[in-house]
Amino acid sequence: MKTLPKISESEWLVMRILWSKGPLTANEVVKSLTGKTKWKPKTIKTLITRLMKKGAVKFEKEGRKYRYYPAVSEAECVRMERYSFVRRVYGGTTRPMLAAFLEDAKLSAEDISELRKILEQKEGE
Amino acid sequence: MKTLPKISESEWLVMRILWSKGPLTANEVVKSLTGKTKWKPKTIKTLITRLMKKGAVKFEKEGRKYRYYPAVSEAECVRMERYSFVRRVYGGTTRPMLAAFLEDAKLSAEDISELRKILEQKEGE
DNA sequence: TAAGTTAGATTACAGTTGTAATCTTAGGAG
DNA sequence: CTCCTAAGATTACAACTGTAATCTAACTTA
Repeated sequence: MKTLPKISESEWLVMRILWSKGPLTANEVVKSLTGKTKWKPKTIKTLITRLMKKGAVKFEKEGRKYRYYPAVSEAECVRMERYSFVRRVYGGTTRPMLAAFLEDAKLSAEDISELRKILEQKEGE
Repeated sequence: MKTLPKISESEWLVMRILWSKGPLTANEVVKSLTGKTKWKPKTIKTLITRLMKKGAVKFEKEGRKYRYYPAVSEAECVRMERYSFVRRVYGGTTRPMLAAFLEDAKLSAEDISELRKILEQKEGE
């Protein structure tokens, strides 16, 4: 398992687009982000370039343009980010963190029963 | 409610010390961090200084040295960090995040029943 | 009182990030 | 074939970060 690159706040937005919509040209990424950010197209190109340098995205050529796609797994990146978040804020102790999250979250009845199911399942282990 | 300063990864360590142990001199902070990090004392002083400039800590004079203490609430900072984490990684949708957290976490039976209690309580609202 | 220690103040310096603009060159429009 | 456009490459530049070292002035100690 290779080491995951560190993805910055802004870069996360780009990665999420690429994870969800597969290989895209730079312009398609720009289009996907329209409305969600006020970034200039150039800014987005820069972010893509940086992600490539970090090894977080790869590309395949299509004519003279590239189609970019993620080179790292979303699940892994998310896991790492969660881990680093818990360590930073709670010093690694998970339970108080979860408790705070749950208390603070706006959850629908459905959400709640979903989460309870997960807990019950874990309890059975 | 004032705007919270942005606290960096390293600075979080210092803040957590100050939140938990109240006003401390720089040296006491250094001592508290011994073993937890490999930072030189100077590094820790720098972090404290930066936190002061950001308005995250204040100090009271004691002779010619200062005793530093947090100027922002831990709960608020944690909440903000949680919020920004969820937004960055999950685009703001809380449930999948919580589900992932719960599934991934190593939880004791006690943890689980604690968390279930919270959920039940929320369900009743 | 002179010298050493030490606390805070100032300075250092490279890497990352946010946020783009300019340069270069390959393809498409005429 | 020439000129314009637009894609990627290169460059910009300040703020923030990680990680300290040096400077300065106030106590402490001999």
